[in-house]
Amino acid sequence: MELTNDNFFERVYAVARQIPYGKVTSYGAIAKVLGAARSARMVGWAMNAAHNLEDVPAHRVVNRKGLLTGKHHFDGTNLMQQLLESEGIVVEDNQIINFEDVFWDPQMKF
DNA sequence: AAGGTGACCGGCC
DNA sequence: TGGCCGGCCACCT
Repeated sequence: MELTNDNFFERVYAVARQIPYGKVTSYGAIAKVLGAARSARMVGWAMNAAHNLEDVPAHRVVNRKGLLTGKHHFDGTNLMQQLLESEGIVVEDNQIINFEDVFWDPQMKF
């Protein structure tokens, strides 16, 4: 019974689940939608916990540079990249190619 | 209770 | 884009 699940975390999960297939977004974008653009780090932290949940496609979340900064936290070393490429996203050297092209702004959802 | 940490971001060069 | 620095806030020990 994880009472540690505050609303903040659920918020992040909710947005992360809204990420369409073959699209990605940044931590800052999610944080901004949550109304805490300065707490972008918290989004990453939430993702750390989300990594336990299968409902949250953490692999679709990267930093604003399009770098797979969190790939290090996945099981395999390039599991994250594999997943992204599996969705049609081109990744090279831990960096997403055509980042803006596959970027999905969660705010437009609202 | 206090301090350290972090899957970041924005500004500057 | 890349490197450096400061800010920011919840979580963990």
